[in-house]
Formats: sequence, C-alpha cells, structure tokens
Amino acid sequence: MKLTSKGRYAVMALVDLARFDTINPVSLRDISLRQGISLDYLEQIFSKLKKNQIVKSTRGTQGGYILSKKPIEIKLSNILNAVDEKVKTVQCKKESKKGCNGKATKCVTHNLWDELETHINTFFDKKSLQDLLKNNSERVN
Amino acid sequence: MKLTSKGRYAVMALVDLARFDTINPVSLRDISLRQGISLDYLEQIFSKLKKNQIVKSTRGTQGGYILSKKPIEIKLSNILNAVDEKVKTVQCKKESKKGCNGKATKCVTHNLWDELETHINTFFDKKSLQDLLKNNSERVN
DNA sequence: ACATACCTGACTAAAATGGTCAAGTTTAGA
DNA sequence: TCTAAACTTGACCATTTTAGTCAGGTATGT
Ligand code: FES
Ligand code: FES
Repeated sequence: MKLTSKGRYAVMALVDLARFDTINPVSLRDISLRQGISLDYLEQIFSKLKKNQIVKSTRGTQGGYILSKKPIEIKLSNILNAVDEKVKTVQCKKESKKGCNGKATKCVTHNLWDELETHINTFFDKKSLQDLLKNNSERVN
Repeated sequence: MKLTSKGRYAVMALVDLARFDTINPVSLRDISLRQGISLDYLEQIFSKLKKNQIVKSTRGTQGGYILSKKPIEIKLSNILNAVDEKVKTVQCKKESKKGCNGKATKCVTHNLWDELETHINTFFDKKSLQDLLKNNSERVN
C-alpha cells in the first residue's frame, strides 16, 4: 500500500505555488527546477489540476499558474482526487450487492476496508494546503 | 493509493481459519474453495504467514494450518507486515537526512506523509482478527 | 517576429501485481 | 507398505500500473 509519485508531486508543486504565486504567475519550469520534478510530467499533472479548478493558467511570456482558491480552501482530498490518486481499499463495487469474489454477499473483510477508507479520507479532508505551509516553516529538519 | 490482493487475501484466509480451525487443521484447499482464492497463490501467502509465526502447519493427510495465537492477539498490522503489504508513504529513506529529491533537506511534504503513515498504522494496530469475527456475525449485508 | 510558456496526445521502459506451473517432501490412513 | 492428501519451494509469466519521455502543437507579452 503506497502513495504514488503523481500525488506526491501534485502536493509538492502546489505548496511551491502557494509560496510564490503572490505577485506573478509561476511557470512550471520554475517549479520543475525548484522541486526537481520533470517538466513534462508536471504538465500532465497541472492539466488535471486545471480541469478540477484548483489552479488557473496564463499563457504566453511571463505566464504560468496561480492557485484558484486560498490555500486554506484547498484540501488534500481535492488535490489527490484531481490527479486520480484515489484511495481504493475495497475490491468490489460498493453500490453493488455482490462481493469481491462474485458471491451474493459481501466478503468477511469488506467492512474493515471500508472503515479504513473512511479513516484515510478523513485525514485528507482535514488537511489543507495552508497546513503544509505552516508546518514547513515550523520545522527545519 | 490502493490495497493489494495479497493483503486482502491474507486477512480473508485468516478469518476463515479462525472460524474453522477449532477442531482440525484447515487445508488450504478448503480455504481456496470457500473464499474463492487460487490455491497456488494461497500457498505463497501462507508460506509468509508461517515464517512470521502467525500460523502453524501440519503436513500430510488431514494436515493443514491453524492459528498460532488467539484471534485477539493477531493484529491486522501483524498480518499485513507478514505478507509485505507495508504502508509506505514517504519516498525518501526515513533515517537518512536527505530528502526524496536528493537534496539535503526533507521535502515540504515529508511530514505530511509521515503523519499519514502513523495514522494508518494506528488503525491496523488497533484491529485484531477477533474484531473481524465479531463484526461479520453482526452484519448481514 | 520570437521567445516563453502553456497544451495535447502518443509512446515507452521498468516495476509491481496476481497469479500459474513444476517438482518436490511429509505423513495419515487403508 | 503404498498411496493420496496436503504442505513446500522456487521458477516463471502475462497483464497492468507507474513514471515518465517525446513530439508536436497554440497562445501571448515584449
Ligand atoms: S471487498 Fe467488498 S466484498 Fe470483498
Ligand atoms: S518524502 Fe521524505 S523528503 Fe520527500
């Protein structure tokens, strides 16, 4: 059970954006250099962030991206959903009456994984970009 | 971010074992049929569970597996660790001073992922096999 | 005009996943 | 003693996912 780079990069990039977009839009090139993330990969990620209205873009010279909301309004869950880093613990379709093994009842572990999913999503719903900004300036190491 | 089948199967199989091992050892063949898990795959999983002293085996005809501890003593974390379903959220090596990007400081999201890891592990540490047995008989759907 | 920066989609190498297959060894019971 | 049930081990493999790269665009400030 692990987090993928796409989700990690998305959050890193948005923290970067939150810090530097106060005056001018921030170019992906800058983020790429500061955070050590491939530019081409960043473009894929930002395309999704834009579709989900988390960032706004300006084209042309001196263009770049800015956040479309205040950092405190952007929850981790928004970001991760946007880049398809969904938390998926149950195997079966939740709405369906069928279990993951194709049987008519949910398997013995279904409720467990469902609880876990809620547990994790609660965590992501509570945390906002703002929390990360704060957290980072507090700790040096 | 998703759970793999190996972890899911391990838990399913152990719940099955907890229910049926009271008199005789339970054969993997039985578990395979009841839970709809490939026999060959179960063997891989139980090999690991045995190495981690979660189950004991008896060879030969009428052989099979039994739990080596009481269900309440077997935590989910024990099971998932045994089958290498580790929760891994940070990219970097935790002990190292270096960050995931190779830089000298931890990245801006490091603390976040570390918190998440703790959050999830706490969940797994609290839940035991016993909880699953109970939970399952309570709920029909 | 032209450099900068966003935009789009196709492509791909490498790793992880979810198994299968083959060839044993051990032991209960007929 | 013979045999079948059941554990044991290790190699193998197809598919999917991941983490990008690459090659082309299009828009726009100067
Ligand atoms: S995970 Fe939903 S039925 Fe097994
Ligand atoms: S995850 Fe540890 S430094 Fe980035």
